[in-house]
Amino acid sequence: MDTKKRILDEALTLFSEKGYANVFVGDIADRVGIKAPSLYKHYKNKRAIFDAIIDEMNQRFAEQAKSMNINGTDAQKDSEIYKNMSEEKLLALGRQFFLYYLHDDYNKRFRKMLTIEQFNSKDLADIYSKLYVDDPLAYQSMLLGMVAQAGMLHTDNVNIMTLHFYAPIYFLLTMCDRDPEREPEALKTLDEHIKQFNRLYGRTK
Amino acid sequence: MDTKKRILDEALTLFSEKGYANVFVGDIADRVGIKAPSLYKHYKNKRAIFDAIIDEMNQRFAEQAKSMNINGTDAQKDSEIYKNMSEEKLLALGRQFFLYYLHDDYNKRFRKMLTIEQFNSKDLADIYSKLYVDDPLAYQSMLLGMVAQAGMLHTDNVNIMTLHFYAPIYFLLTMCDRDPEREPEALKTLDEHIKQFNRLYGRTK
DNA sequence: GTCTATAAGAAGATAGAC
DNA sequence: GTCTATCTTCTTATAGAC
Repeated sequence: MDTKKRILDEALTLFSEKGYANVFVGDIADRVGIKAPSLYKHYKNKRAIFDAIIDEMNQRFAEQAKSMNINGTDAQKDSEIYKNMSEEKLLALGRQFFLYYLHDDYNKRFRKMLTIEQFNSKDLADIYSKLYVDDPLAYQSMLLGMVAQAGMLHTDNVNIMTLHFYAPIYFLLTMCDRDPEREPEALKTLDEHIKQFNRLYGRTK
Repeated sequence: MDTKKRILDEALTLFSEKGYANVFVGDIADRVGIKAPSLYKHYKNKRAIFDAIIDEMNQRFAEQAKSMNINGTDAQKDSEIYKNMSEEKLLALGRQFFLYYLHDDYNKRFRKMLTIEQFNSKDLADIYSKLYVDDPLAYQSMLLGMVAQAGMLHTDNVNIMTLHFYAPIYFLLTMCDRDPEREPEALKTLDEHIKQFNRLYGRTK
């Protein structure tokens, strides 16, 4: 990886552990294996590093949204996938979603950084809300809505049903970010949550 | 209020908005209406101010836990209170809990400060988990458990039922901390959540 | 692009008068 | 207890050689 990229990578690691203000340019340089002044050949100043991390995330996200093309145009076809989704599949979906977001190094670090910085500007608050509130709810709402349309889940309020699915996952995710030792407990709770969710919304009928 | 207390109050406000590292001793002094050096007559250094805030919270919490004496000793008697709890009462309970934690000035500031600082030390992570994960779950589990024992809610897993009650509330709370403009939306969602919770766990049976 | 040397300024904290 | 003046240290950032 070239130096310019490595700077972003090491900066993200440090920002996610200590927060922007507690990380010094020299700390980042140390981890990259250069001296602080050299870093200024790659980025104008410290803030530019932070901004570049945010920009990179926006790019990654745009690409991901592109590839994740279960987007309504062929909802009819996609619904077939979820029509006969077993409880096992729903469990796997939840666990997969949870473990991916929890362990994926980039996601984890970015989420922790945003958690620390979310109150510093409206822009950062908006990014947090988009990534961890509105987008997951919209995406899962679409999926669960299709399952409901296929008659495998029963509700007159898909959005609340989705909240009931996602909020516990979010809750356990933030708990593990704070205290990784509680992951086994979280995984157990996650399984019980999804099974209970399944029963409550009447998949077996 | 005396100066020593006012310092803690203004410091908490600033820490909750910007985080510890972004607040300067001079900022705190400004808000108190003194000069920075005067502040050192009251506290040894900046960190001592932060520690005093944490200590004060621990005291407040100990008192609250004392007064909140629905603690199992007379659970039999307490269960009477919840035995005939109407949907209206459950709605009110959730809304009251939500609005108190959301708007109470001390709670709000302390929660936001901990949100920012939670990754800086195990101690702070533990306090966060206690205050916003384990204690609410334990308390609400006891309450909902009593309602269930009275036959007003039906489940074979009180802890997951409690998670289903609390996680959406936590989710909406952190959303409003980040973006207060979404409070009306959150309150609407909260009501729908509790009504749906009520239906799912079969209160009308 | 990386280095050493260094400037410039910020922020925490102390000294000592009142 | 509060102030002004000041010290010290830390941190960002620049200058200029290689």
